[in-house]
Amino acid sequence: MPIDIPTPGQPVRGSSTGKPIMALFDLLGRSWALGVIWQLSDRALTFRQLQTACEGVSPTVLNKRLKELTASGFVVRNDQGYLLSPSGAQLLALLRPLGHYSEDWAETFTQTGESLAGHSPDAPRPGP
Amino acid sequence: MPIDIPTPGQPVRGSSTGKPIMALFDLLGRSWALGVIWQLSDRALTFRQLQTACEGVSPTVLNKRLKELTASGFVVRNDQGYLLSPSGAQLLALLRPLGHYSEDWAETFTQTGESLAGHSPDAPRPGP
DNA sequence: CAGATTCGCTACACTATGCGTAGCAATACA
DNA sequence: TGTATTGCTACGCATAGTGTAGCGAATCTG
Repeated sequence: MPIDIPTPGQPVRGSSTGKPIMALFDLLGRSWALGVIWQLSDRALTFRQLQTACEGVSPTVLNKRLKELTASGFVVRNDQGYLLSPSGAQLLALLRPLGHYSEDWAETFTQTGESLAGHSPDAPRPGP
Repeated sequence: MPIDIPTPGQPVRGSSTGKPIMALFDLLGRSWALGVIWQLSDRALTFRQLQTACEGVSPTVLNKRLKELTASGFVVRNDQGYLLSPSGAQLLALLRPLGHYSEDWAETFTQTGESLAGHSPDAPRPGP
């Protein structure tokens, strides 16, 4: 089974001609892809450390995402484990603002008292 | 069966306590979510127009994504069809830079003859 | 009014993707 | 030698996404 990795210029989800943005969205729009990049923001992590950092990710999927992300040039390996490549760090820089945005977004839920039944007490959201 | 929509403060993929950024990633990390937002960037689209714009999306999933995105406050409806809410437009503004980035990223594939996808066999492994 | 077209959306069977657990080979240290 | 940790695979099950067909409502057309 050849691994299916979204590649610009090749048919991807959202574009039969492989428009770069759609290839990127196809890649990032898979479970845990964004989370993995986020966790690698400031440090290298081993496979098991990543497993722990991404609560609940199965090793099967983690391995798949890591292969996709390395093949796409966002992630590399060294003796410390997995870490972002320069290109990956560049991508993360573009994703960073989403962190602040998400906190503003979250407030719209607490303000309107949206169904929050049975939520466990949580510290004020710490940045990654 | 209640639809499962990632909500800050509730357990989501990547955070049992529902950290906002993880809830957002859970939401955007589902197929077509990013693509739908992207397509609505500059105009309102009807359901069928969206179906056409997102080549190959099934109506089942499109409907699901639209429900999630409206419930999350990113998308609204008017007589013209679906369009981004102010909050959604704000989110899109943060995603826009990815468009340019993806173009640069795509060049790394054409430069290397599009065969970057085969990842190098082995890097030095992190010793336990 | 009858017919045709388009609309948003649902039903349903099939396939792909992800999950959870177990566990293996390799390395490191005792 | 034994124990522990590493990266990672196997496998069975559950969920998410695909593809096609088609419904009821609304809007044109004659």
